[in-house]
Amino acid sequence: MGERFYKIGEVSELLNIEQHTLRYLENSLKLKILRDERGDRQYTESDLDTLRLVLQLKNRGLNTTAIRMALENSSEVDNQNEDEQSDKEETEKLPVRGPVVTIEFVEAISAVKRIAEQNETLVEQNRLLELRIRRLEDKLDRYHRERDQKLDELIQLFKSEPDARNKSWLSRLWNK
Amino acid sequence: MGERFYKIGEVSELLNIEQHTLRYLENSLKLKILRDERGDRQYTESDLDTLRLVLQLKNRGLNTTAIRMALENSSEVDNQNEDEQSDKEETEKLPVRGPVVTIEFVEAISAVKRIAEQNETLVEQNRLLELRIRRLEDKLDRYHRERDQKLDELIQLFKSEPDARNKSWLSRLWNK
DNA sequence: CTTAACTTCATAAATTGTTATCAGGTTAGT
DNA sequence: ACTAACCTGATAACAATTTATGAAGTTAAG
Repeated sequence: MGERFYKIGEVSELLNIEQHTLRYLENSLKLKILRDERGDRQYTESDLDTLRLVLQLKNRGLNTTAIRMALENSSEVDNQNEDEQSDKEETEKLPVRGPVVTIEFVEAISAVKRIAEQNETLVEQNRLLELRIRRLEDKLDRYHRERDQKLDELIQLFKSEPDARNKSWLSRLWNK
Repeated sequence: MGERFYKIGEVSELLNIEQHTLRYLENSLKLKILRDERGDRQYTESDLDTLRLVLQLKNRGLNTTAIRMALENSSEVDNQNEDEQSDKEETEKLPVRGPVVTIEFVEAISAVKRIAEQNETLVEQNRLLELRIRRLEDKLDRYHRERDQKLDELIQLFKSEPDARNKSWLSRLWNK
């Protein structure tokens, strides 16, 4: 309802993380943070929760890869448990341990689909390229023929001219 | 039944990992490897499988923390198939259930990823080829026009100015 | 027109993680 | 007694990840 958005500066203040770190996390964890029309990040409450979780996991020594896996597993739970941020320090409770592979799996499947599409495009593009090359070849041939023809013309013209002095340089012209 | 044990040297040979790396993995992944009365490590087949999986995951860029998490999900690989790993390659032994991380699975996924990368390369290469062809087309066009023009010029000159042609057109031809 | 608050991209610096070496020990088998 | 194969623990060397800084650009507000 009252969807409130936070700008990166605010988030940085609230959570005590540097802005560049927030951007880094966004990349490495592949979080998708909304943007406004100007391109500025808009963090939702949910994003804040996610970030808080991430920070905790980081403190426990998980790194991005691990955190990403953990996030995948806990995200679908979509905790209704509002801020139960009590002080109790659960020392050994990693959040949910589900099928880690699902991310990989899902990613793989969409990758396969993407590849299939790309491949179609590739085949088509290749066909077109092949065509253009063939045309180029033809064109080149034609040009050559035309040019030869013109040169012949020129030669004819020249031959009809008895003046022999020019022979030397002219022959040089079309010998190469 | 015939539980065979491998010593660290053998494992090192088999899997192509240095012994110190094996020990490192044991620590960082908190694997519990049996010991004999003397304290020497005794790797079981199952340990080998685990290690193979670990290696796969490592190759995919997961680090120990992440791998540890992944292992937790796949650890209860409760296959009661004690039978020998005979040579017969049963191709369609479908795992049937359970999101267990298998080596095959990981391999499949990384194959997909590899293909995806290759595909990207192909797309890029196509783009470059397209560019080169376009350049070639342009070049050919330009080249042809210029040459044609010169020849025409030459012919014209030859036809129209039989007297003055000696130097003027020639120099024009070469100097430009 | 300047400032504030963003953006990206690149790169430096600090921190962690991994692999490799070395030293010193134990045990079993020649 | 000597060697082979293992053990531990410390540390060096290198690789990867994470954090910090800087340059250059965009947009909105004063």
